[in-house]
Amino acid sequence: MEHAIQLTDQQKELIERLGVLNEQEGLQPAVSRVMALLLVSPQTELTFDQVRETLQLSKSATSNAINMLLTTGKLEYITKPGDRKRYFRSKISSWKEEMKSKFSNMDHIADIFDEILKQRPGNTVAFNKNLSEIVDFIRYMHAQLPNLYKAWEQSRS
Amino acid sequence: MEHAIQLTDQQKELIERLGVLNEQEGLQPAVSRVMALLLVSPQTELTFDQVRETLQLSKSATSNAINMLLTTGKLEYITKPGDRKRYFRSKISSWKEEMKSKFSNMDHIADIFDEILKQRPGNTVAFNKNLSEIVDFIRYMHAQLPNLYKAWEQSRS
DNA sequence: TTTTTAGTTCTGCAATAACAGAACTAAAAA
DNA sequence: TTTTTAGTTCTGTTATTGCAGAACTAAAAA
Repeated sequence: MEHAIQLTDQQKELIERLGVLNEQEGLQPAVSRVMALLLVSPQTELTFDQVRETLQLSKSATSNAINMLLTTGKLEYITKPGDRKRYFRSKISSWKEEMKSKFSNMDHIADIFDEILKQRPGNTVAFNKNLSEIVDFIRYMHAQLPNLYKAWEQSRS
Repeated sequence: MEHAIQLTDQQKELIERLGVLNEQEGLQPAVSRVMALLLVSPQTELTFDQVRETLQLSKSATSNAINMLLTTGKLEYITKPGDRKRYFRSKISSWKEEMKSKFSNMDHIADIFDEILKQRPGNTVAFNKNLSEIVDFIRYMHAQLPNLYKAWEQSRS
């Protein structure tokens, strides 16, 4: 327990709650908790062993979780002179990208819907119209997002 | 095979592709394919056995998939006079709701982020500022969505 | 040169998921 | 009243997930 970070009950609970949310996004439990820990922890830059002992994970689980988060750009690490360890921290800016890419996935759905539409028989009129409306809706939303993003930036300056 | 719907290769491929997308949203494989079938099939209203035989599923898998989709509002069914079967069809309008609720989930994340922020130590200044920026970003986006939705409706009339 | 550090990779297990198939059921039809 | 229909529910199997623990590795330190 020598490396474990001391967390309050509230902090532990936040990690679990955010962890569950992350799991619902498709991440595995251990990965979700590592993500959450690095947002909640009072210290923002933690070593491998600090992550491992605070979350009580095995080395393999810790290693896999960290590497998965590094390759998906959700974590990054820094080093310190004269210190061999890496210090992992949440790449918070990735969350903004995350939100944006969430919207982009919609576009993928719209494309498939459009393909479906194009090969559908013409006699299911109401159905086809509904489908085309949704394609239009998604694409409109997606097209407007950059504007919305710009508007947000301007609203803060 | 007496009840199976005849599908072209293109239609089968679309079902698989859309099926995979649905799986990535967290649906199980069989459920995903039922969803997809009812968007791709030339006939839009299919019976239990038509779904079952077209997708080559067991009765239990078919029953569970259909019921799960009914309770989550993604399917609905109609009946016909003098016919005991139910005819299941995609509730396409649910897709628009789906897109909207996808955005609402973001709000949930923003709330947890905000909670995290409120209990963070004040000395991690840059980190906290980043976090607060993301909360603000998500909430702004979310707040603007109804306007965007209205704008879309007006753009089509 | 040997030992320690900071991880990584391999092996195996326990829990869960996803489904098939069979038994079952309630209502309608015969 | 019996049989059929249109599913539902139960039981068991297989595959996959998610992780622990141990063995391993490459670089640095001693």
